Amino acid sequence: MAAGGSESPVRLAAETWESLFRAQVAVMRKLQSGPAFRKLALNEYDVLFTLSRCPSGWLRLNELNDNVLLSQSSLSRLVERLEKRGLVARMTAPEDGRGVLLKLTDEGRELQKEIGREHVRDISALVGPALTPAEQKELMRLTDKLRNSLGPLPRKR
Amino acid sequence: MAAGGSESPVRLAAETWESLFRAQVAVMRKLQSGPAFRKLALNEYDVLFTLSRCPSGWLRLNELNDNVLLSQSSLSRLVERLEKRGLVARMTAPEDGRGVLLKLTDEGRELQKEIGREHVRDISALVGPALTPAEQKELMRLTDKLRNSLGPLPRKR
DNA sequence: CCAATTTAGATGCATTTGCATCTACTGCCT
DNA sequence: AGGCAGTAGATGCAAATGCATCTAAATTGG
Repeated sequence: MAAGGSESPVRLAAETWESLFRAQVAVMRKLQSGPAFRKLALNEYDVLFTLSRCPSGWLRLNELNDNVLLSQSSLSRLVERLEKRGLVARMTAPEDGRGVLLKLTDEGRELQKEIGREHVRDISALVGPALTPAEQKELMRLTDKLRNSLGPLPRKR
Repeated sequence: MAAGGSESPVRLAAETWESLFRAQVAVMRKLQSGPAFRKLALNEYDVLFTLSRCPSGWLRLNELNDNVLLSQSSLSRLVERLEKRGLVARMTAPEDGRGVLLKLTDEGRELQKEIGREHVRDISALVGPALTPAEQKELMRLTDKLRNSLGPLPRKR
């Protein structure tokens, strides 16, 4: 993604991002080759996962969009598909007639848990042998810090 | 992508991956909102970038596919588009009649450099303020280590 | 040396994605 | 209240993607 040496701050940042990005691609490649992605694409699972983590159970389409690397329209249609498959339910937001609230159906929650278990297994089989627990904690700390420093995400138009 | 606590090795790995993945999504979101992606999509730029880094200048389609999160057929068509736009040139591999070798055209190299400069600026503006140089180096070390520990990538069918 | 298997890429076709636009609702400002 | 700008999602349509399959070239085994 960036350039070649390793001296200036600009270069360092670019190489850091490049490395992060490539690692993400490599891990994702491995994950996608497993059977867990047979039933649900990444983004679809990601929506179920995010909903499963939501305390109130209901989440605005809007906020969902912040988590996912998808345009607003694509997310709209993705959710439409999930609804058609009976995995999520929707409801117009009570305080805002424009908004849509989503939650998992029982079936959706079940599927999320099932796939989630597979993913956790796969991930741990990939990351576990690669980095010590201390290294994993440090990596998590750094990526959390990076994400938190970015501030609010730009809404995709 | 994973679960919630923070004790078992399996959980730690899952949470680490989740954090890495979310950071990647967040940074990518920011990058994509910039003007640099107006001319070329991520995967398209990535191909030009990878070619620009290739010592011999020529690269097998095959090997390109390892770098990119795309199916073989999608990459095939992506390259076709790049060729049509005059950004890359192709040639049948001299030692293997099935293979295809690619290289940047002058125009392709020019465009890669131009977009590359923008990206490096954008990235440095995002990552630079978020992490100290030492943290960036450590992050790079960890993501490199992770990627190198994964072994050869599974070919996408 | 030839048939059978494997590998690299290309292609048909259905699905997914994104951009631009449209509609409906909110909130503000006078 | 009434109009006006801004926001949340939906939709038409073209482009990109993935899966299955196909072709051609290389490799293997007899």
